[in-house]
Amino acid sequence: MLEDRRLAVLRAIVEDYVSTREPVGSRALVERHSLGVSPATIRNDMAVLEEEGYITQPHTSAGRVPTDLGYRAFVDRLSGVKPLSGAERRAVSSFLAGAVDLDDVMVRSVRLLAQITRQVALVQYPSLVRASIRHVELIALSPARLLVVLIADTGRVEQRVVDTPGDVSEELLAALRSRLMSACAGVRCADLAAQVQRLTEEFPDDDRATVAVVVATLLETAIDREEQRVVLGGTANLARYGESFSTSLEPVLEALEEQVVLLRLLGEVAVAPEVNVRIGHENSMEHLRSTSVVAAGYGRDDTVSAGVGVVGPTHMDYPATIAAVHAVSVYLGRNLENP
Amino acid sequence: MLEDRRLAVLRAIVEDYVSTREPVGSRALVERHSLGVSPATIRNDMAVLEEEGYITQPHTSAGRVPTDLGYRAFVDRLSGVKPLSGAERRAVSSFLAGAVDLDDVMVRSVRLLAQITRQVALVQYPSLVRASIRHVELIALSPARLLVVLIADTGRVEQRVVDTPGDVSEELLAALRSRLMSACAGVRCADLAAQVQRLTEEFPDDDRATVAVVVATLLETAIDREEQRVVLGGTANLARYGESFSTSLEPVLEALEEQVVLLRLLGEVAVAPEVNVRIGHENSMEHLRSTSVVAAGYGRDDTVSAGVGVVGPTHMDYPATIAAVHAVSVYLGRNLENP
DNA sequence: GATTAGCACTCAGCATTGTTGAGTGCCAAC
DNA sequence: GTTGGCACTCAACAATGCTGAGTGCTAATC
Repeated sequence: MLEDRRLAVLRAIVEDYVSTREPVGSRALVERHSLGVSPATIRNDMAVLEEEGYITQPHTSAGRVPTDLGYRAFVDRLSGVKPLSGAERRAVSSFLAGAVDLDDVMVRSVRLLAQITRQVALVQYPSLVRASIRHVELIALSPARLLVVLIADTGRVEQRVVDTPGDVSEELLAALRSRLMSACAGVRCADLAAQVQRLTEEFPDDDRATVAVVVATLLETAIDREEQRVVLGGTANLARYGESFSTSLEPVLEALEEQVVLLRLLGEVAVAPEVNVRIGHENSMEHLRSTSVVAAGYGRDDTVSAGVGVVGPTHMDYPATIAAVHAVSVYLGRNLENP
Repeated sequence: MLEDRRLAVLRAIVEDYVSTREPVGSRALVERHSLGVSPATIRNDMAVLEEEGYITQPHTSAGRVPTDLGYRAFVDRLSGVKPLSGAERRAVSSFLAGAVDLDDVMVRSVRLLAQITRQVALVQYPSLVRASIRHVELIALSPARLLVVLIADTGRVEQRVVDTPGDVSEELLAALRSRLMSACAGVRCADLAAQVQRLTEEFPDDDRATVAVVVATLLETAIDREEQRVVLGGTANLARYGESFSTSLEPVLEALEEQVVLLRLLGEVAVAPEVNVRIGHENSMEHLRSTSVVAAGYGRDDTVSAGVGVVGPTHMDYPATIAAVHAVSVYLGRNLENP
């Protein structure tokens, strides 16, 4: 019970600080929240909380500010979920109504998420690993050059040019095309290797080199490549919070510019369908140590084929952000089910 | 001659201000540049330059700062071209050595340009209008759903899903495919409409609706759509110059996030193969009134099929930036010639 | 007529100083 | 365990004065 009040105080501090961005003092606290005790009592609690590392004073005679640890406790044990507003719910439930293709879905999602959280949003293209192949096509660009097109049932289309060791005849092309189709259609990308590997042997010696190259390219395309993309939006929101990052926002912008970093980030944080939070120093990327990341995986059913999330200041409105990320990830997942 | 010196003074002011970003005074000017006259004389010249609107004082008793008009005069009449450094030249001449596809070329270009100018770089995907068609492919996704793939000789691949009014038989698909290929191969996208329009009539009545839809989609894909893309990079460089924008950088970031705005911007500034400069208020977009844009068109030979440029503070190093944009645009143009 | 030295003037920027008020920690009383 | 009271700290702000960079003007000089 005594413990309870102390946590209530922590919650109140986080909430006040997030909304005002000013260190919060004991008097202000009892005024804004009905805690039923005097400022002096609060001060005692604060002293303990500070001792335990949940809050800190920017300087003597200032109010308290939550530490990363404080936010962590808040997120884990203190915050409820803040339901989306009516307008937001409406926006979320209709944001992919008019989407014409996967690119469009990605762009719309990232905009929506950036808009409702007023932060930087990230959405990753769904991975092919868990997707199935809907179609494989070979197109002759020139006698010794083919375009391999792979269409997944997630709506993703991958293409890749391949130079063949020798010229490819019409017949070979047709044969290869039909064999590939029958071997691949409906197969999950992850299982592709097994299906396709021995295909080479079915062709006469002369053609094997060519077939091998094509198959190799196809596999390479189907396997997750580093080329997996992340779209981001709402960068302008960074400027609004600009000063509130302990460091300048240059390193943050830098990190956001690197696809590789973003992929790693989502790979670490968006591992499960549940929303996951990384606060400040908990982030492994040096440049994002002054930010928090709220992310979730999405995919059909309960699989995770990609991540979605937001990056913002540690003093963000976690309940609202978590709710928004959750909502968008759910809709993205559903979208994959009927592409 | 007297006029000459006044212009020399303007040039010196611009150069000093760009390198120091501090208002420059008469004494500093005679010290850093060998103008051969006394500060008092410079002051007289400055008074005239201010009268004419080329420079201004942030406050009484401060040095002078160039106005947008001053930069304009500098760019038009005073600056030579600053040749790239050895390292930069080497970087430019090899930046697309290992590029595997068009996406790769775009990303590499934008990074390179951002890196050598230390500013925000923009590169637009080459338009299809001036490109020729290398291949058209139709892929059946389901009985009444086709994927139309269009490959241009610029290396660009466009795809689009189309729902057909009725099921498409194997035969129809094959016929349509071969007709399309023979009608389109080698044709410029701009001339496509003429070539393809009457194709519908060559098919039996039953299939015409389907053919018409496919043809329409193909045309739509080939015609420049709003979907033309611009890639940008070096956003983090904005933070470095952050404070030097008269306004905050939030509106700038906002503008940069809008594909539509970027396309319009390049459409206005990158109209010719020559490098073109828009300084401060010369820009038509409200949000970019505090920035300068240096851009050029690129394309095979002397055509312009897309734009490339940088956005930065008005007090940028114009000669260097112009040289960089020029170099990159030339290489991008050459790249289109042998894709 | 253009250039220059000299001089009075202006004013941002900085340091100094004092004041205020928010907020704390501690202690004694409840 | 809670509370009122009190002394203490310190950022933030305002007022003040100083300095130096830089100007514009004028009268002398080339």
